[in-house]
This record gives sequence, C-alpha cells and structure tokens, in this order.
Amino acid sequence: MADVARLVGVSEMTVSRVLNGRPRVSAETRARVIAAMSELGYRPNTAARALVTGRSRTLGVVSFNATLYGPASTLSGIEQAAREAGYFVSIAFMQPHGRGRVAEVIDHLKAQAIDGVIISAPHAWTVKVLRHLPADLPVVAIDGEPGPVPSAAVDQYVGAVKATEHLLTLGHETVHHVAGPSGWSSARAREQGWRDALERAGKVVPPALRGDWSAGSGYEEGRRLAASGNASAIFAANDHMALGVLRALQETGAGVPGDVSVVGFDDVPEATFFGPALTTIRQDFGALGQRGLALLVEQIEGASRSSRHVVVEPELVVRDSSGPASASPRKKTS
Amino acid sequence: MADVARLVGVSEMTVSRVLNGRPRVSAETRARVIAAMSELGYRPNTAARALVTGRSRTLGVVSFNATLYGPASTLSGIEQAAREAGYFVSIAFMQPHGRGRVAEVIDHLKAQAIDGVIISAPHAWTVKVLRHLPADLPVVAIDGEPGPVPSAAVDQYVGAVKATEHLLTLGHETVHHVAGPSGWSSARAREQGWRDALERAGKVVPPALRGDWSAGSGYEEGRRLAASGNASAIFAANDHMALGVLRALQETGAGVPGDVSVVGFDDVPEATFFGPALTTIRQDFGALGQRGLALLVEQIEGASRSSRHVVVEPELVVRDSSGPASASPRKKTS
DNA sequence: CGGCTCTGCGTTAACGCTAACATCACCGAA
DNA sequence: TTCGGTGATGTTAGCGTTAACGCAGAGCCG
Repeated sequence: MADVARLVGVSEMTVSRVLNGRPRVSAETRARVIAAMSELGYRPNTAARALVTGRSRTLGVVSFNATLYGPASTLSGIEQAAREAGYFVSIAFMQPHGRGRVAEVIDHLKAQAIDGVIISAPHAWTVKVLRHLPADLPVVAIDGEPGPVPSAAVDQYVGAVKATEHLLTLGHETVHHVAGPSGWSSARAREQGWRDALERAGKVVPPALRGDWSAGSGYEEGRRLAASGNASAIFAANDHMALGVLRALQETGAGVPGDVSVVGFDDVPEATFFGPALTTIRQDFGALGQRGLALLVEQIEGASRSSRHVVVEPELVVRDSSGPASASPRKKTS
Repeated sequence: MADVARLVGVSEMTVSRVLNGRPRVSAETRARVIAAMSELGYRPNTAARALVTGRSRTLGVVSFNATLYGPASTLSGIEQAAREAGYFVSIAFMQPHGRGRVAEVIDHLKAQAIDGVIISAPHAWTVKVLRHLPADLPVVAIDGEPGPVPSAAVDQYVGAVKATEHLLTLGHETVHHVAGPSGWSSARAREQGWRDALERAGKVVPPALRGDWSAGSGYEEGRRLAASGNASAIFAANDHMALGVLRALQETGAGVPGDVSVVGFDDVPEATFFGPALTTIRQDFGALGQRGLALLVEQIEGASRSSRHVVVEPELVVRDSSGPASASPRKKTS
C-alpha cells in the first residue's frame, strides 16, 4: 500500500479511501490510484483490515449432513450469494450425533473472527441450541421452524398442501402419506399440510405411515399400502421414500399412475428418471441459501431487521407418476 | 491478552508463549496463564495473529458441482480433517461453465489470506488451470490425474478392474460398459480398467457405450443393450447410470441378476435400495478428503514432500444385482 | 469582508499479536 | 573467582490497515 501511495504521490490514507470507495477523493486522484494499484498488482491485506475494523468479511456456515442433496445445494446457494456480496464462507459440518458437538463446532467458528453465522437447523431440537449463542453474533437459521433468530425456510406446509390437492383434483378419494421421522421440522410441517388439506376437502384422513427419509423405509411402507390394496394416491414426504414406494408398487403389480398415483417432495435430480418419472414438489434450495444469506448480511450491515422469517415457495412439478383416479377401485393383487 | 497478562502479573509476551506452546516458560507460570485465560474467556485474535505471522490457518477449497454425492462427501472429509489439524476451511464453488470462472474463484480465495488450496479437478482440462497458479501457494489437486501438483485420488482404474473381474469370475462371457463422458479423468480411467481387465482375461471387448453420468443416459444405453439381447453382464461407470440400466432391463423383462448382472460405481447411499440392491465399487470419499488435506498440510508446514500422488483404494461391494451367468444365453425379449 | 461550510487531502495513533533482542538470575566449569 | 551458558521473563518495534482528527483552500452568504 505504501508503494501505491508513493507511486501516485499521495498518502496511504488516500489509497485507503479509494479502496473503500469513500468520498472526499477527487475523481482524478481516484483514477490514478486505481491505475497504480493494478500496475503494482496490489492486493489489500485482509488480516490487517480485519484487525483494525473488527470485521473479517467472513461468514460461518454450520451444516448437518452435507452429503444430502438439499443441504449441499443450499450451501452452494449461500456461497454464491456470499461471494457476490463480498464475503468469504467458512464451513463446519456437524457429525450426525448432534448435541454436544454443536457447541464444539460453533466454538471452532467463533475462534475465527466471523461476522455472522448461518445454521442449518432441520431438527426441532436445534432451536434450543440457537438460544445459547452469544447475543452479539448475527445469526440466521435455515430450514427450521420460526425460532428465536431470523430464519429462512421453504414453506413445507404449503408444499404438502399443493401435493395433496393435486392428487385430490385428479379425483382420488383420499391421499395416504408416508411421513418423515418425527423430530424433523420439515416432516412435521409436511404431515400437517397433508392433514389439513384433506380435512379442508372433507376427506377421510388415513393414519400417516412413518419412514426415516430412506428409500428402504419408503419401500416397506409401500409394501404395506400395496398389501392393503385400498390406496389410490400416495404422498411421500421425500423423493427417496417415493422411490421406495414406486418399487414396492411395481413389485406387487400395481400400475403407476394407472392404479396408484405417487407424489414425492424435493425434486432431486434423479426424480425425472424414476420409473415412472416422479411428480414432486420442487424446493429451490439455491434460493433458500440466497435468502438466508441476504438476511444475515442485513443484520451485519445494520439495515432494517424487518422480516425475521423469510419463506420460499415450493412448486408442484407434475410428471408421470400421478394421474386420474381409476373408475373402479383396484383389486388387491398380492 | 493484556488483561490476562495483568491478572497473572506477567508480560504479554509470556502469555503469547503459553498460547503457542513455546518453551522458556516455567510450568507454574504456564498453568497460571492458562487458568487466567479460561477465567477471562480469552480468545486469541486470528486477524492480529495472521497479520504478524503472515499465516492465517485458513485453507481454500475449490469444488465443482458441490451438489453431487462424491464432491460433497469429499468436502466433508476435508473439513473434518482440517478442523482436527487446526485449520479453517473457506469454500468456493465453481459453476459448471468452467474455464474463465476458475481464475475468478481462485482470485476470490487469494484475496483472503490463504495458506493453501485444495482443488477438485475432475476434468482433464483442469490440469492446465493448475499450471497458472502462483508457484508459492501450496496446492493439492483432488480426484484428477497425476499432474503438476501433488494430488490425491481414488484409484479408478483398480476399481474398474475389480468390477470387471468380479463379473468374469461369475462366469460371464464378457462385460459391457456404460462409460462416463469423455473429458472426465475418472471416466477415462474406469473405461481403461474395464478394457484392460477384459483383454487380460482374453475376452472379447465390446464397444463402450457412452453416458453422461445421469440416470437418463444409463436408461437409454440400457434399452439399447436389452434390445440387442446379448448382454449378460453390464458395468456402469456410476451408480446413477446403473439405476437407469436396471430400469431399462426391468421394463424389457430381463431379470437381474437372473438374466443380466449389473455393477455400478460410487456406492451412493441409495444403492442398497435400488431394485435389486446394486453391486458396486465403493469410493471412500471421506478418506480421499483426509489424504488430500494431509498432503496440503505437509506442504504448508514444510515437512517432507515425499509422496506427490496419494491413492485411495476402492472396494467391491457385492449386493444382489450381480450373480452367476445363466447356463443358456437369454433370448431377445423385445 | 468576516465567518461559515464543504472538499480534498495529510498526520497520528491505534488494532492485537509476535519476532527479535535485552535482561537478569543462577549454575557449573575453568 | 570469573566467565560462559541457559532458562525465565521483559522491552521494543512493527505487521498493513483504518478511525479520528487536523488543516488549507474554495465557495457562499449576509
């Protein structure tokens, strides 16, 4: 920086002002400084900057289960938005064991000079963790229920309503639900949306079956439903379970969508290639990440803290696995 | 830090020495300093440290296509190992468009004070990018071919050989291959391994079919193979294409593994739940990340630079989709 | 024309930490 | 006894940047 200042014949302070886009520098000086900076290949030293300003332009992201499609896409969205906003993204993954480890991970991030944190909080219990964070650290929760800190989430409830109503519109008498594990906010919200949609339409609400997000659990519940022989429409709480359901139906000879319609949730990239292509609810994880980041930057830069809970609308994607209810109920085939 | 020093009644320098585990501090003083630090909740300021030492204990990771299982798992492995080694991990994702963006992303990371970079280099062309990096920046390439910088990769070639030999051992006359897109190092290595294994066994090498990693492309090539009616063993270059192949076979009435055996590559979590459960080659992505990180830390901390190319062995996982060749070749069914 | 504001710069002093050297007490060897 | 060595600690300076203030000159108003 001293070199730049010397080359232009001004003080370091003036260079600093140009660097930060501050006013009180004549257009001409500004141009000459910029020229000198690029000529010398000058790069500001982030450490020195952080030291004096107390801000590092680095954000922490705590993510659970980074290998799943949803969290990974969200992370990607966050990173891109952060880069555009001029922030760096430092990551820390939680091992699934939970609880005690959270503190450790957050400690790790706090050891760094971090301007704010985005925490993926898919479990109901994570809300408790959020309470124990230092009050002066800007935080955004992603993918959880509205809690003590600003948050961004896909509207799971609405998505489930859309899925259920789609099936009802096709003429199905009712819709069966393979739910996600209790304790997950998204599983709860989807189940509630399904239940409410059925009740609003005056339909019978069959008992919800409970899976664990895995294709295997979807397969098991699918077998159960197929055996009962009275399901004509199934809404699975995620695409992997829907995949299991599809397989179970196929094995028991039920046609999809001829005999049974199936709808998933998430729209993972492979969903188009399931057999048949899966009707599902698309979550825009990238947008989720962006919104979350925007919320965090807003807190950090002290703008209005108006909207404490941002919601992303999911979207129904109709493919081949859902169709009109057949005229007569399907016979039990196995 | 001044507070800690005052509380103990020593100079800041002594506190600093304790902090860095330096000698020349009496055991008693050391203990008192540590006590004071925890009493005051003191946390060293990373920015000040980085400013004076020129090292930030932050690593950059450049990853392509972060939403795929492989890269995401690798990233997770890197992060965990880095945390244990006392480093922070700053990420930057490439958008798939490639080329020009690489420089931009690396620039972003260089703007931060970074001690080293791990670059995921799955394409053959990424090797060129590596040449243009500043020579003084420690770099490790992951998941590419041996190139100008130290690298860590899963031994794709050996994996493909294992898959092919597994099928030959089961008595199949030859093995068909649905390859990945050319331009990907891993696709090339897997194809080469398959080819060599067949040749070594003195078998006919059928032309390789080319997919694009997606389930859709696997489905198409699977239809083609099923139509030809003479394939009894298929090795798909990844699990998603294998999924497509399975579906195609199922639709055309070919039994798996009764009529046709199928083997994939990767061992994605859902592979167990494919129909039938997929025999595949497991890549330990977590280990890959760890090894890559170790290589980088070695460079940074100036230890021996002995092994410039580290290889992780993949592992055959036998499930239900592969079985003995049927006595008589299957009839063409469609 | 005095006093006011505004612009465009410069000067000084940190930010929190560590490298390098300085100091001092003590100990064993010559 | 003197001297060099060593272990424990302190002092000084500076890493690269920005906040806060200072100051001169231009322009404007009453």
